[in-house]
Amino acid sequence: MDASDTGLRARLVDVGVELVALEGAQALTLREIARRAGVSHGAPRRYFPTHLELLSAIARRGFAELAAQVATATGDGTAPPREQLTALGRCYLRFALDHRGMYELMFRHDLLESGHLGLRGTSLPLFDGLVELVGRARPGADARIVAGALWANLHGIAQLWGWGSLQLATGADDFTPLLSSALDAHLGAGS
Amino acid sequence: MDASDTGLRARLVDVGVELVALEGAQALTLREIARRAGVSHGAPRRYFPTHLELLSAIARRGFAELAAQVATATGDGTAPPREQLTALGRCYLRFALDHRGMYELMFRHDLLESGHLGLRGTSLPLFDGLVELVGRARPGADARIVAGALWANLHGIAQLWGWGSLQLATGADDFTPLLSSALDAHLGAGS
DNA sequence: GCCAGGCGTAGACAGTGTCTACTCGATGGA
DNA sequence: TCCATCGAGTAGACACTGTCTACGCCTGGC
Repeated sequence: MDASDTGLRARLVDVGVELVALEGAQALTLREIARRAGVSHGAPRRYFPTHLELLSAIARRGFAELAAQVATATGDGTAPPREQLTALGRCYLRFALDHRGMYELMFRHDLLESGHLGLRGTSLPLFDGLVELVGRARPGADARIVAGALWANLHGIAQLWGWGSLQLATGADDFTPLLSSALDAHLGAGS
Repeated sequence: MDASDTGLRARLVDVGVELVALEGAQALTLREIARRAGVSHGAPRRYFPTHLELLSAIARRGFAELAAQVATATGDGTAPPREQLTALGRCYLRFALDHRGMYELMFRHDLLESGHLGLRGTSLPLFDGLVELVGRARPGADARIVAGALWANLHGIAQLWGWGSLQLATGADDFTPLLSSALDAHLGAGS
């Protein structure tokens, strides 16, 4: 019933979350997950007809965790929107860099169910929160467009920084100046 | 000697470039490339000791093509920097969306040689051009940081738009408003 | 007591990347 | 001219992978 259900279904996802943190996304083999869960390689099929569905279930855990961390970072919502957005951006990048394997999985659309309808339920609310904050931080602008561009910027920094490309290109050794530059850009340098 | 060398090495890369355009990055198996090149599955090994090195050679073609298209888009360099940057951004997104398989391969670092030193030679000059333009468009700012943030933004838009996430989140059906928003943000709405 | 169904096992199958032994043809030296 | 060498590609083995199928086992309801 609860998250630490002893059922095989939940155990497989638990094992996957642990494995992706330890060894990265490419280690999430169906057979390896089954092995670590102590069952035969055919067992997962009863709960996840396809490898992609198991991976999607694991990725959903990642989105839930990210949403939880973002919620904590933005606090009770009483802080000025710009402050909340700074905390959100920092939290987003920190998550991506602290959970590289999981973050890679979350955005490896070739590994997830086509359309990944289940994921929309977990990632779109996150985006709606972003839109709301952007709307308050930049009253004049089209909040959805600016929020979309900002999200894309965070995602891009997370990926390129994770690969080392941005360190190489900019010479920076900390992503803070990049994050500040992006936030200033999309939200206005003032406020 | 030239690019259309009849040697197997060049033929394998040719086949790979064609295949990734037709069927996407996941179709680039070593054996399928060998099959389409009309040789046995062991033949590529003489030129590319590892699957990753063959994929890296294919990706290099992509970076070269992107660099060529960017060079065409920015023209002779006499146009105002902001205009050139707009053309560059549009060109970048167009490339990513017109060559999805290749673009995916180019940024699937798990599929490329570790460090991908060969790729640095083709992608860093591209970034240097971006830095130069940003420096002229925003004389006061730290050009490398702003260029890095802008590049990350383009990359993020390319990926999220390619997956349909941004369409879903923002409701837009064309990436132009997102691109404009990003360019205005990083370069200043004025000029 | 028995029987049906859910749950997991075990093996087969086609496909993958890598490695190794081999063939075959051309080329160069004596 | 003959022979040795060497580059280039072949073919098979190996350990993996995801999927599919047939099979047991065990438990709950009648």
